[in-house]
Amino acid sequence: MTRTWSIGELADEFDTTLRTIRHYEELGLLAPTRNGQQRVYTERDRVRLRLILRGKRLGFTLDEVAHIINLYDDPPGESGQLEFLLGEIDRRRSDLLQRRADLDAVLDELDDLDRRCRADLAALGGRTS
Amino acid sequence: MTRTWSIGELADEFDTTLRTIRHYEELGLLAPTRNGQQRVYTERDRVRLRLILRGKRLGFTLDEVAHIINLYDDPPGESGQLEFLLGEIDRRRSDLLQRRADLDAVLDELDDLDRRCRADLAALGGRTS
DNA sequence: AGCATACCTTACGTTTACGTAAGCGTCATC
DNA sequence: GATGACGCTTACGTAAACGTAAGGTATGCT
Repeated sequence: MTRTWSIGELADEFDTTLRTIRHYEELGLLAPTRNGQQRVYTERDRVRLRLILRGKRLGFTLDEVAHIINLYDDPPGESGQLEFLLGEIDRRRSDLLQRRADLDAVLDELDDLDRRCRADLAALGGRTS
Repeated sequence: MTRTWSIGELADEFDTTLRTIRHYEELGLLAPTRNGQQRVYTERDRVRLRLILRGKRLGFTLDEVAHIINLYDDPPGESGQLEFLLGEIDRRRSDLLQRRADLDAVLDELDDLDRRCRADLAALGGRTS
C-alpha cells in the first residue's frame, strides 16, 4: 500500500506548477514511472522534489541541485569514490556556510534598521508598541 | 581624502566583471559619478555593491535586491512611511528566516551523509582519520 | 451523447543576468 | 608615433527556468 501521487497532487502540495515538475523531469531530476501516459510519483520522487525546491529557495541552480541530490543517491561501495564524495560534501558545506554568513549579516542589518525605524517613530510622538 | 575607486578596481576586489558592475548601474542599483567619461565610485557605491553581491549569493533576484538596499537608503520622516517600512523589514526577515531553516536542514543532511560515508570507509578497512 | 477534468506532448515565447564582439577615446611609455 | 592598458558605448547573443498556447487522450459524470 505504498502511496503514490499524481503530478497535480504534488503541484498542489508543494505550491508549484505541472510545467515546473515536468521541467525537472526533463533535466533528469525526477524520474516518475508511468501508468499508461500518466506520470506516477512515489515517495522517493516526493522527497526529491522537496529537496529540489529547497535547493532553489537557497539560490542554487538546478544543475547544482542535481549534484547535491545525487550525493544522496548512491553511497558508493568503493573507497576512492567515497573519498571523492567526502570532498564534494565538504565543498557543499563550505558553500552553505558562506551563505549562512551572508544571511546572518543581512539579518543583523535588518535588525539595526528596524531599531532605527522604531526610534524614529517614537521620536515622532508615537507610543512604543 | 575620501577614497574613490575605478570600475576595474571594484571588479578586482569583488571578483566580478566590468560588465556586471555596469549592468547594475543600468538597473539603477549603482550611480557612480564621472570624471569625464570614466566612472568614479565612492565608498557608498562600494558598500552597495557588496550588498548587491551578497543578495545575489542568497538567491535574490536583482529586483529584490533593489528593494532591499533601498530600505537602507532613506529612513523616511513620516510615520505612515515608517510603518510601511517596518512591515517590509518584517517580510524580508521572514523570508530570510525561512531560508536559514532550509539551509540548516541541508547542512544537517550533509552531516548525516558525511557520517555515513566515514562509516562505510571505516568498514572498508580504512584507518579512521 | 455531451461535457468537464485531469493529464499528455510539442514547441515557441519570455525574463533575468549577464557575455561578448565591434569600434572608439585617452593616457603613458617605449 | 605606435602600442598597450584601461575604459567607454551600442548592440546582439545566450543560458537557465520555466510560461503559455495548441491540439490530443482518457475517465467520469449527467
